[in-house]
Amino acid sequence: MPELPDVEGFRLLLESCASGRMIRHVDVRDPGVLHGIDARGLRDALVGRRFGTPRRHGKWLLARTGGPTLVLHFGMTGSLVCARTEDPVEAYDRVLFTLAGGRRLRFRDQRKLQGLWLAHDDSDVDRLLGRQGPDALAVDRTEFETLLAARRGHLKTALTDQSVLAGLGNLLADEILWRARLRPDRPARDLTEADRRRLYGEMRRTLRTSVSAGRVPPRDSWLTGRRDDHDPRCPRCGTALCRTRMAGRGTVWCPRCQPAA
DNA sequence: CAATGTGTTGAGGG
DNA sequence: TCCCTCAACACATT
Repeated sequence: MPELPDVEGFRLLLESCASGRMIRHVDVRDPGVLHGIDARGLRDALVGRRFGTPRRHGKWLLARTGGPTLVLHFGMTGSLVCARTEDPVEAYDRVLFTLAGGRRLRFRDQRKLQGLWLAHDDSDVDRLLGRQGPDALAVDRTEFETLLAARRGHLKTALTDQSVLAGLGNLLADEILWRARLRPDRPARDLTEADRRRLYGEMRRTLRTSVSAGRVPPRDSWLTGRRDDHDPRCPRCGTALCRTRMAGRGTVWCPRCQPAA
């Protein structure tokens, strides 16, 4: 389910599980998750190194080691698990990092849509992350408003475009737009000053709550908790929710709370 | 069997 | 150039 809050959760997990610990073994159980390096190359580069404090940008996680940096992206189904060395390995555990102190970090991923890279230096990291916009949790209001004003397309498309703003995925974008009472198909640059300010505020509020929960909390009062219902209704007003497709992704909104401009 | 899905990238078109 | 949609990647679920 990885969007920004999930990846931030993985960052904290990596930090508490692995920071300062020596990497004793690297066991690649499925090389299909490796990009630009093979199992032997990964092992040779990392064994004997020590994980430092991990960083995150958008949905990317950067695990520094003092030498090369392990770069992780979780796609739609990836996750990170911290366990003891002797704990049983599960079906989709693709890479195992055995650490000093009897711990083992596992990169788990069912669909293998993204995976692991190894960056040799900072310019390598920059190249891998491509043209990412500012992190959604770090961007300030002025910059956020400037970004939106410069966009010609739809609001939701702008929010989920990682080169505009890094970190928001399909569910979070719908959630934030619903809270800000803005239709996803509003032209991004046509928002009023008040709209933009409200959108920024709701983005921050939604992210803050999700990050402390480690994910988008599918509570009753959240749109996200309703989107897969048989007869999805707005948690605020009870109106039947609308569903369309935008940029190939399922998009849910309330026709009453999010009226046309 | 067909459609769907929380990720990204690249191709093709307006 | 900007932006849109679709296919592809792999796999489970409806």
